[in-house]
Amino acid sequence: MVDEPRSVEPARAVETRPVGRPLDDRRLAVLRAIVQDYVGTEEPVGSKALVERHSLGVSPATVRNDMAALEEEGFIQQPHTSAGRIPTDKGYRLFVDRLAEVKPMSSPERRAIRHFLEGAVDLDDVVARTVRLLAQLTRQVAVVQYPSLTRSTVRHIELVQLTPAKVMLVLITNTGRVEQRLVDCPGAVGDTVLADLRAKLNARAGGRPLPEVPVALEDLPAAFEPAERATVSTVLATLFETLAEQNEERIMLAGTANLTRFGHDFPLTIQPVLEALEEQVVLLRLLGETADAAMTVRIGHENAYEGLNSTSVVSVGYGSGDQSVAKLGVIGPTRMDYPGTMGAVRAVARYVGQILAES
Amino acid sequence: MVDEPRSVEPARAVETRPVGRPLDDRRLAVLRAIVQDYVGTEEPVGSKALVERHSLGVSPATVRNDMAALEEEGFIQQPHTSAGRIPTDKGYRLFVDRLAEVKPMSSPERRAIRHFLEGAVDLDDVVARTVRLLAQLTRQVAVVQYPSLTRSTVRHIELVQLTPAKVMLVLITNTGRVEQRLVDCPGAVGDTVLADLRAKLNARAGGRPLPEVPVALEDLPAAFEPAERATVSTVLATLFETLAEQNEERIMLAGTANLTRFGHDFPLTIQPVLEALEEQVVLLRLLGETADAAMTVRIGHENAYEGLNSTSVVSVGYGSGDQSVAKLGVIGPTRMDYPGTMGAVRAVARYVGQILAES
DNA sequence: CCTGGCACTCTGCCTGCCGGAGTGCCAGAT
DNA sequence: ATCTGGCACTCCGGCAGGCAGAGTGCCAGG
Repeated sequence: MVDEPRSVEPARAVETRPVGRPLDDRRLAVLRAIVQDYVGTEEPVGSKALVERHSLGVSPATVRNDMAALEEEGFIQQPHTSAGRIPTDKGYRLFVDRLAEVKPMSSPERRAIRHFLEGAVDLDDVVARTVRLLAQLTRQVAVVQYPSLTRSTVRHIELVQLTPAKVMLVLITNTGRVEQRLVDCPGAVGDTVLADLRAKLNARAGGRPLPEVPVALEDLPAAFEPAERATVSTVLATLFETLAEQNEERIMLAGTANLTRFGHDFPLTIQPVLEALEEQVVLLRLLGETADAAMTVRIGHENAYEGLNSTSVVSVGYGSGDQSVAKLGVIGPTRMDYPGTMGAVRAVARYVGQILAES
Repeated sequence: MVDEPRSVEPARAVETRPVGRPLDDRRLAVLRAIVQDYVGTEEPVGSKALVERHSLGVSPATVRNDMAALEEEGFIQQPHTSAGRIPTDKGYRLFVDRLAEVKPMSSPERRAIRHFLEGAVDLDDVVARTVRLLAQLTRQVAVVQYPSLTRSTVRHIELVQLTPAKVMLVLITNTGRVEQRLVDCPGAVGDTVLADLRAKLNARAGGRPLPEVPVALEDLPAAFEPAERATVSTVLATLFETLAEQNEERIMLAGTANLTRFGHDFPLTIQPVLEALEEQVVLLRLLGETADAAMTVRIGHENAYEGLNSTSVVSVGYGSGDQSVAKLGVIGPTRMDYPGTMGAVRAVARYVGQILAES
């Protein structure tokens, strides 16, 4: 699937086109102009239209030569003879790597983002607002992952007795996430044991990163009377299970209606995308491929999942403080406004991080 | 919007067509055949094709006369002169009201449903499985509402001290739903007060239907020392707020990819539907219009929301025991297999009810 | 190395044309 | 009174041809 290299290879270009400098500045400018125009108009762009709109300082004929060169190197492509050119995945790659600047949000936009996110009342609401905001800003499909359990720490563990042998285990993390789980104990559980267990759990695990919790509690049963150890072990087992279920990482979606603006050849493009969006697993893997800190852009075939071969994914990690606890991003057609999208994604990620840090 | 009457009006028919019996059995049979064929083929159905496939015992010419009558009364319609007929919303209405039987699931299907739903581990999982199942069975968009707080009862209320003045309030209902909320108390809260409050809350509210809880707890502050009443009131206020937020009823969706099988005139039909699906409010209102016990079918323009004017919604309540705690349904094109869809919806609702009752 | 000019190609659109499907109506049969 | 076969009519969909427009590649000259 991933047949497009992530970086440019000027070496090969030299080899096949011994004309001198293989990608001089003007050619890059032409590519940039093509990408920009195509993104704007959705139509193949020809040499004449290009010089008219971009004051390149040369004639259409010259541009044609440059275009021929760019095509030979695989950056652009003709849908049919004697139509304009459209960028290839490789062309977009070069564009985002070398030709585009992330477009910063305007300050009214930033205020609006901040204001909108600040209204949130709890974690669910933060995520819900974030995803809607992102969809609206980029006019594309937005995806936000809930802050993962892996990077969180324990704020509190609570045990609630429901029936003599049934206990509800509630785990609260520093990111505000709450997980609950029913525990069926082997026998009736005494009040004092429960209180003791609760206290010890919090004393040992409180404040710790979740992955460390099992280690910290490993020998906890030893601190109890032999008769109570079965109960303690059962509770611990359930707790560890909950921790281990990073699989159950949740994801929120918004903006699927924007898919209708996708292109002309409708059902064909949109169907696999809708299918992908329904599969949490696919989305999680998609976001999983995001480098933690830096913004990641995957263009067309660079996406491992086949159904997304004609889409690009822009994603980035976000988090309270400096380390990222989860990821978010948008999915759109390969012909999308990369600078703008990247700007929006970056800004939103930054502000969600702040909001999380504050709460 | 809702310009289609919900019931047939034979009276008017007599008036405009004094030919004798206005809707005799054969005409109804013709309508039924048209609906069935159109649902199957997606193409306007003509008189000749009809007699060939349905052994009506009469010639195409006769059927044509019947069709003319049906058209005059608004049950069917011609896309253009000299094309076949397609049913109107009114035609579908008559079909589901008088001509169609709900198609029961086969017993392997029932087993499969049951088996699939039984694997669920908690409430979220039940809802998630239900919605996927429904989408798959009907090959349409499925919607499932979480069991509402209104009809639930309190299983347990827990208070967890996070910081001296911050308390986490956790509400657990008999349907397995867990709501948590942070409470900022006016001052530090003592351990004993908290324990006392917890005990009293559960004693007075435990087992009660949520709407009754405020009444039952109204005078709770009076049972505490004056110094503690501010804290108690704050906690109560948050609790009541949580209860009142029935607005925050959640909904789960699946099967949006099935929208691609909607029709030929794509983007136009699908866009408003996708938009509607993103608005929880719209969906909630949609399900809200479902009669509690009986299955509701809203066809085309009968839907209040404009974007869903070319879709039909089949919905029904489900619940543990005999009363319904929430609703579920599917959304599909008006030309859908009503008997099959209704059968699937009814079966799934029934089994979810059972699963909920068991757990 | 750039430029203007020219021939060429391909798409998109419009037109006219035809066959097929389906209807509505009517006169005759039952 | 009701059904039926026949017939003329309408309209869609597909197909071929023609035409304008856009865009290219190439070449010779600046």
